[in-house]
Amino acid sequence: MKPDATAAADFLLEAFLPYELSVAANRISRLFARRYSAEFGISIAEWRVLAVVGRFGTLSPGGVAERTEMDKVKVSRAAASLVEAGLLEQSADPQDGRARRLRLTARGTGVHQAIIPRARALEAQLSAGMDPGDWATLRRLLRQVSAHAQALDDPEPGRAPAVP
Amino acid sequence: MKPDATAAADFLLEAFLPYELSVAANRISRLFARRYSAEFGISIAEWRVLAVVGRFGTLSPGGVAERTEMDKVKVSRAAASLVEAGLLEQSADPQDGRARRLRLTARGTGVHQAIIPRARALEAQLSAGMDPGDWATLRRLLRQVSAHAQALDDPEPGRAPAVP
DNA sequence: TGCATCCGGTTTCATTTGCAACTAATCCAT
DNA sequence: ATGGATTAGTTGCAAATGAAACCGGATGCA
Repeated sequence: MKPDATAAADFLLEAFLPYELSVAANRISRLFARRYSAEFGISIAEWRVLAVVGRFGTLSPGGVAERTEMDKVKVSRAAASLVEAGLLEQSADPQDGRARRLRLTARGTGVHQAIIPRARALEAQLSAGMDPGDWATLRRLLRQVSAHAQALDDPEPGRAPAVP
Repeated sequence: MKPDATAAADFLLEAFLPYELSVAANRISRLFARRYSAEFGISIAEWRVLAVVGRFGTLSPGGVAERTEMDKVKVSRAAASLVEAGLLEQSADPQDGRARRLRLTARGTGVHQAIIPRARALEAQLSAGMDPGDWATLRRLLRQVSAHAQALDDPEPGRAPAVP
């Protein structure tokens, strides 16, 4: 029989991209969480909300969800927790009775301004381990494969949606 | 005042490597889980155990933990669940009364042989989206940054452990 | 030998997560 | 306008997770 490229016995988990990617992401997330988020008492999810609300000034939970790739439940909970901690304030949207508006409080702004440089420092530490060109390449290729994965994920393989 | 490279207002979450990495990893894991693991009724953790036990024949839970980067609790639970599903068998280690030996059952071997080609197919689909050289580069750089992150994580920054 | 310690693995408990159901408000077609 | 379908956001519940406690069994050493 022909040498089978798909022989199961040959398969090495350590060389499987989804696995490698997951390991790398977990390591770096843990690193980030342990070093910085924990210091400010916020989780990764809360950090993401803080980051985008800090960036955009005022944002709806839905807007946060889009920009952080978190689902709305996670945003809702992270926001509630930040409100509880006094870092975020939530108000009704005058335009739309269903929507809410999120803004940082003074304390939230303080934490935001304190944590961003830490985030940048961590990234700098990571990139310090490698050639600058490689670093840029890594980011470009990562974005590429990520976008490709999303394209594979979204539409069910095959035919167009039935005419309604 | 000087233009501050660390101004918090400039920070873009979407361009923050830990974030990008996490998003990419989640997308691909979901893709994998939805397409294949779910089809065989196993979780990602179980898939990892299946993969390494299938690869090495017989392995202790500790050995699985090393090779999958899962902690021992997760391995224990995944193994229990696979045993429950009839894919794995767990026996006492004759050498060491504490240890256990894990092996695939016939059914487990069947699932293993069925799922590996699927995993390879997914990887092929992902890599099909990009230049083969880029693909290889991505994997190399990913491994590099992952190793670097581990180096940053493990040892507390600074001094050697106190003499006991 | 006897005892303190260490080690492999499992269990317990408190959180966290994800999904589906839910509430309330807007939209839209009649 | 009015009722049905959508949308924004929250909540409830069940499964997944992580940390620490736990249970033998092995090991070292007096």
